[in-house]
Amino acid sequence: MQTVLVIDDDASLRDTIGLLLEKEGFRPVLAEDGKQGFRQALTLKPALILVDLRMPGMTGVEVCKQLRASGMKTPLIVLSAIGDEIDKVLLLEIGADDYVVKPFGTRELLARIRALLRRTSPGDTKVLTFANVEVDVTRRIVSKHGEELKLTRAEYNLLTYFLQNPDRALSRDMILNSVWGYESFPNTRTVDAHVVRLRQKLEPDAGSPRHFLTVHGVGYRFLP
Amino acid sequence: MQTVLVIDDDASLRDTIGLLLEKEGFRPVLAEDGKQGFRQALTLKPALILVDLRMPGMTGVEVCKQLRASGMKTPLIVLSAIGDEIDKVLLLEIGADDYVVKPFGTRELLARIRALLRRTSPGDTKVLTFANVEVDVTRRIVSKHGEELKLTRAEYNLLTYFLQNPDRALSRDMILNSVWGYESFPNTRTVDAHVVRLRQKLEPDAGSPRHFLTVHGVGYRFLP
DNA sequence: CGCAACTTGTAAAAGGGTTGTAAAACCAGC
DNA sequence: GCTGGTTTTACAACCCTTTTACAAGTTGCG
Repeated sequence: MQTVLVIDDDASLRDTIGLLLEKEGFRPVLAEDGKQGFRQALTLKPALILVDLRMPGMTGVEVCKQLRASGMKTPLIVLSAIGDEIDKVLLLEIGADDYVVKPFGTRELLARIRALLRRTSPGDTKVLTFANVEVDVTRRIVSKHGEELKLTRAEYNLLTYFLQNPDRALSRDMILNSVWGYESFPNTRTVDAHVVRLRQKLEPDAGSPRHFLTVHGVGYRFLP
Repeated sequence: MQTVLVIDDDASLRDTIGLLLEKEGFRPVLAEDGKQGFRQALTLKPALILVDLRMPGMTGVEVCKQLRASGMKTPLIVLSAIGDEIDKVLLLEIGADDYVVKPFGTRELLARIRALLRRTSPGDTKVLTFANVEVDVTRRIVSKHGEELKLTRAEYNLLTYFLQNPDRALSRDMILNSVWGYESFPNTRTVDAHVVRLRQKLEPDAGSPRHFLTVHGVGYRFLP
């Protein structure tokens, strides 16, 4: 059973939502202000959080910010009153996943909750592809012609970097900074070594690469 | 054994799903159009219904509506073709519990079916299984080959986390955050220690794990 | 064109990091 | 302070990364 944390200072609305959630098979936990809600979010690890935007003390925005700052990725829906100025961009920036304007219908709220849980729930696999190669990002598995093959960590990281930057000339330094980070300082030849192995594992003919191309004097270019 | 009603006009897909369900321990019943499906839903009272959105005659939407109108609360998943305009909120409002876009992987479909059955089947004991292992969530008891065995709290929590996140690369930090929470800060090696014990207790051969797999440089992946 | 200088491809060695595992240290509840 | 459970530690085994060395390829220039 999934726990849903409801943070709202309006007692009657809070209870209404609580009952609704209970009836629909969720385990509601109610908090009456931002501070309490924030604490419960950390300890309970709910599957989803509903938080009122406008509350005395710690507002919904602040709850949101602090939760994200402490690394929680819990899906979160903001409830806002009809008069509130809603800046959608702001909401998304502070880490809210959706928002519902009060007064709302119970079906709408439930639909939003379910939709959000579905799109954030694990099990939706992200897959990138090119040619005959599939990269399953959630399983961290790469397959060629449907056959799973083993990539090491560096190879995998490099591959996903190429996939995210297709058809661009990428210098060795750019690659090193993006894939290895600014904290390690390997030789630029390290990149070459890994490109060689990617070619061997993924190219149809490693001798004449069609996807991991050399840009002489610069670095590499990935062509899907 | 749970009955699953499949309503789809595409004979080959219908049969494919039927075979899949059979293989997974369900009793599939196939209907080739909405009208027939609707009748069977009423008479058979299946545990779950899969219904194609786009069908000649009575469409999936209508089946859904009529079933709900006649008071049936059977969990229902809508199958929709990739081109279909999907209004998620509408679907949920007419009483669908979930939807899957064709073409879908068998794994995904099964996951959705199981997830839906889990969240809609109240009260009765919830049991998760893989290989020869059964995890009775309500009694908090784990058994292998039907024989009960003792897991400590941490082992149990870790196991259920793996079961809820099958076939995904899970980093040690993710595991720590989800299983241990954000308030305790154990060494990441702690995870390894517990994985070792899970392997010893649950794997057929702890030396070469088939379920609790290592993802080098990242963490672990649980394969049911 | 032909040569020198430079860049890249590649395999293999060296070195370092990560994991498996058991045992020790620590802790919480009784 | 016992007991059972959790966390840390230590070290071996293993795997991966990086470096190195040399061959092969490319470029610039006379």
